[in-house]
Amino acid sequence: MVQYAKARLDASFAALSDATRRGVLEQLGRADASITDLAEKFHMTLTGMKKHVGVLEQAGLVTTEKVGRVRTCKLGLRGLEEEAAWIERYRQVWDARFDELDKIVEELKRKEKVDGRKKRE
Amino acid sequence: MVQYAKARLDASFAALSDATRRGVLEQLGRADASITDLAEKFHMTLTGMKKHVGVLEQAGLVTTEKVGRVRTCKLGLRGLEEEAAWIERYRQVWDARFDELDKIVEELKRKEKVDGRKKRE
DNA sequence: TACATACTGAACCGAATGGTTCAGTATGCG
DNA sequence: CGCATACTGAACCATTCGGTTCAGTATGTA
Repeated sequence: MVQYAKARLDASFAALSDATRRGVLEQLGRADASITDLAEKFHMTLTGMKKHVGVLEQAGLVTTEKVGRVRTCKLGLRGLEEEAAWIERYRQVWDARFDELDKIVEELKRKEKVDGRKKRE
Repeated sequence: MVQYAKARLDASFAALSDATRRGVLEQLGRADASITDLAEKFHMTLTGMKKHVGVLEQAGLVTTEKVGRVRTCKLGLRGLEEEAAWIERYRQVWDARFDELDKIVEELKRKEKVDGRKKRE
């Protein structure tokens, strides 16, 4: 369904909207970690951290595997390709929109016979 | 405060985690719009849409100006530079992480070949 | 002046979030 | 066996979210 990608963006952006979860991703970028490791690092209960990991896992950003007593968390198979793509596309639209504005400003300036240098980098 | 940038990422990723709001951003990329315009386009009440616009405005992604009865919404001065940067940084870490894995796999494959040769010898 | 339009704000609603505690279960280890 | 570790699940809690209705206010227009 078309809804699928949309729901995925919902989930991943929501996952990224929490500082703790962004921190967990950065941490897992450095090394795999158990729930206990992460809970300690971020000063919260095991249960609390497990929920965060659940959110990240649901969003496909983290995978976990339990061996013995220990559940090890690592970065998921999915990168943030779709999210990066959405943002990139948006940035293009945004740039275009302001280029348009710049053009209008340029036009006005030229009409005023003012030698205007580009304002926006 | 240092917390500022963090809170901003919180706000903008949260803003992006809703399909309606992403739609509003895309729409405003095409043309400025009133609250009424947007409410109609996304099939919800004025009040509901105003809340969404409020979230986007709070995140700095949209600006609005009221002239007469009409509040016009347009893309904000902020693009998604910080968000893009965060994701890009993450993607690099992610890539590095999997390159590492690839190397390990390569290493294993090489050893297997060597072992295989040894056995055959 | 009268009426329609466009928004605003308060109040409410059910569901989701981010966290906790507490009471398990499963596992490792001496 | 007996105890510590590591997680799990249910229940609870306050807050936020996404949406509504309803009752305004302000503005444009005939």
